[in-house]
Amino acid sequence: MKQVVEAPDRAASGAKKARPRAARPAVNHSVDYADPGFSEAVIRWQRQHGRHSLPWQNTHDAYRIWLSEIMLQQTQVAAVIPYYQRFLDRFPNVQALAEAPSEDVMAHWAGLGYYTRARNLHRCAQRVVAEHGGIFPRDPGLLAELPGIGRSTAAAISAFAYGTRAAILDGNVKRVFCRVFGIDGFPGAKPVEDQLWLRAVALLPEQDVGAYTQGLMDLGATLCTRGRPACERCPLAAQCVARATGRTHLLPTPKPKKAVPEKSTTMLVIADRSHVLLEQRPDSGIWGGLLSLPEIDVLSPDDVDAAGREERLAPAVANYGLPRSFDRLQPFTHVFTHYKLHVWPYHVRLDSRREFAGEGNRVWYPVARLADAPLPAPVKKLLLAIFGEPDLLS
DNA sequence: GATCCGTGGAA
DNA sequence: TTTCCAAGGAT
Repeated sequence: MKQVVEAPDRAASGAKKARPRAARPAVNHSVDYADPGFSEAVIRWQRQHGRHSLPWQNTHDAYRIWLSEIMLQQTQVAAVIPYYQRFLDRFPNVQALAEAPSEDVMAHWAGLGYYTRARNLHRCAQRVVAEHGGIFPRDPGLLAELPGIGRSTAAAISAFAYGTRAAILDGNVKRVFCRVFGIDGFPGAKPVEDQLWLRAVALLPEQDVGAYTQGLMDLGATLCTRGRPACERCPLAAQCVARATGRTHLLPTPKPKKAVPEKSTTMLVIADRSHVLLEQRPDSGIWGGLLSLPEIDVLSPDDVDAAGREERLAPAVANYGLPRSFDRLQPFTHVFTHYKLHVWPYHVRLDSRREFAGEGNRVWYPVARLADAPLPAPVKKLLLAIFGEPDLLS
């Protein structure tokens, strides 16, 4: 790929003396992504090996192309085909669709999902009839003003129906570009997507935009797939950065996982010198069936700071019929696969044990046997830190 | 910019 | 079984 490096002379006028050009580090102020070899390879491959018999191909009817593009948004080809056929049978042109009752439109969409697409489809048909004389505009900018048509869909309609030189950027294209050009970062992220759009525009061929656009989609759908890409058959393999660097399976960068939810709980270490009060946990749920420390509350960690926590703790401790004094132990965080648990342990020291009536799931457990007790790892660690080390007992 | 929208197939 | 994501767009 050709990269044209532009190095505008930004020598400061006045105070700063410009260093010689050759001595200045090279900085890319702009990059030209254009590469005729790329589009040629895609077009040639599409003509030989691409898809040519999909129901919405082999036509320049903008209505049919538009309908297919809307149905194909976030929806796989195989799922669309039967819907597309039935829809066309019932609504053969944009006028028929515009005049149809919305319940009828919705009924023919039912099962395809993303139902605002269907409502926008109907509204769009009515606007095309009312504002464009029943003819879909050629200009992608005008198309994109219609409901349900964004930048990529507008380009696809315009390219397929009218041969307009406009760039698409759908999931297929993102995947192909990220691999061929070795682009890191989640392609849905703004900076990455901006770069991808720049490339998409720069790589457009002068001619045969329809075949080129279809070729990109076909490459992504049939060769450059998410799972096992068929690089041996790919016309871009020779120039593919991901392939050359062995990163095909790592690109495109997956969507970052959303932050794991966080919870917090207050645990009570109620003990005398030889025993600690433990509770049997329910069989289901976290730490099911294990012994653990009694817990006061499970909250969002943002709900309370230490002071607020202790305000709620005091009456709870009194509820146990215990002295209202307690010591804050070192809080810690335990990480599960699906959430983080912030644990706030408090130590309630008793001179002597007392009974808790009617609570069969509670037990006074000998601290000497804690090492072998069926306790969650972080709880066992906490208790051993307290009772296993004389210093902490004081 | 993050979220939501739906269903089906693949890993 | 769960997770991811597929010809995106609207809010």
